[in-house]
Amino acid sequence: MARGITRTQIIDSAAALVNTHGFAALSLAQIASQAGIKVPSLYNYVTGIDDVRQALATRGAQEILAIATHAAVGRAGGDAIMAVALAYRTYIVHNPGVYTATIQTDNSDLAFQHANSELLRVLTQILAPYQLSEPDLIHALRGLRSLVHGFATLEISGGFGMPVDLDASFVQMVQTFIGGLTRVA
Amino acid sequence: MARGITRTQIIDSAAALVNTHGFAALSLAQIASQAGIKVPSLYNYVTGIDDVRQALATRGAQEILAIATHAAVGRAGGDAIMAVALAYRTYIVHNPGVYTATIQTDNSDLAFQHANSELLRVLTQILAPYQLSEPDLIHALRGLRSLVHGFATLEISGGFGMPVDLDASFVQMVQTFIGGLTRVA
DNA sequence: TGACAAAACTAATATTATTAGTTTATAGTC
DNA sequence: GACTATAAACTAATAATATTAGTTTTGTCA
Repeated sequence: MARGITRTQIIDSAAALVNTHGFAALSLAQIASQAGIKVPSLYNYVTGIDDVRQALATRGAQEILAIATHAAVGRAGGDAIMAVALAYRTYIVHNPGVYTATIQTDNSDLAFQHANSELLRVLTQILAPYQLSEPDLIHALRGLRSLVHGFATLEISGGFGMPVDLDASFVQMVQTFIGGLTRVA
Repeated sequence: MARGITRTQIIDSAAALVNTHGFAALSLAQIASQAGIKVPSLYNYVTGIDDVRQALATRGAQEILAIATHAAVGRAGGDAIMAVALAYRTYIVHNPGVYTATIQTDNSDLAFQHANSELLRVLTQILAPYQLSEPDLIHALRGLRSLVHGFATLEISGGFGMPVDLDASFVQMVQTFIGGLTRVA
């Protein structure tokens, strides 16, 4: 019997599994195997596979918040936007399974919602220098998220043909967005 | 026994099911029930549930191609881009399940790939007036797809808070993109 | 009418998640 | 150091999933 297991370790395992084998392939059998216990024993740590999925979503939201916040400190204006966008995309590319969890699960978890609203707060701060009107700010926030999210998800799902110059495409797209902001402001 | 069933009807049923109950909830039991037959009888029309998913993806790609093409005729430049983007988003919002199929299934089906490359051709034609260089054209194509895809997926997954002014946000985002194109050209 | 093929069926299997009930191991207490 | 209570493992069983094999029915065509 493998004692000393924690819920965190279970979610760690699940995160590694979804990042390597895909979110859809996640199963309790895989997780239990990695933890060295039988499937029903998992129910000592999670309430079911939906609980695992939700925990992955929350973790993803929190990690994205962390890297976005980190990328933003000490930068302003377009520099900050670009840095956050690049960090966001890097996270998604390196954690495709966990990121998929963040957009597939319905967001009823409190910690999940908190991380998301915090991220929105960070983005709002970054956009502050542009002195946008209230509606324009909302539009800009939505646009920025759509941009980064859309590019990254298309990228991890193989939506773009060859992977050449993806970095350049992403940078140019974000720069176009920043340019548009300046014009609106 | 319900005779006279066609594969097309099966996929029709599946499309309705995923659009109302979500892509993840699709099951052979539901499809068989709607068709008035038992589950194993479905294998006379499809090779398995993955076949159904793939067929849904192909149908989605073909329908998007059709509505995008239709929206583009008789328009040019920014007008055409906006019209196609709006049509694309409308399709996704009205067919969330089928659209999810188009981005979740791996694109090994020939008809699927053909529809996608045709769509790329249509978008390329729309961007022709801007006389972009080869790399800039690729960047613009990727940017446009990311934009529309990102916004629509965030929208159908409830990623945006309240659904107020979503139309205005979308239009502004696309206009910003069009403005950026003009600058690049 | 008879034969053949298409398309339904039943039955069975493997894999999934989940629940119930049981045993074992650990930690704290007298 | 033994005792007990609890935490955490286990086995066993159930329901739902997809899938396969084999059988029966139905419709069509010669």
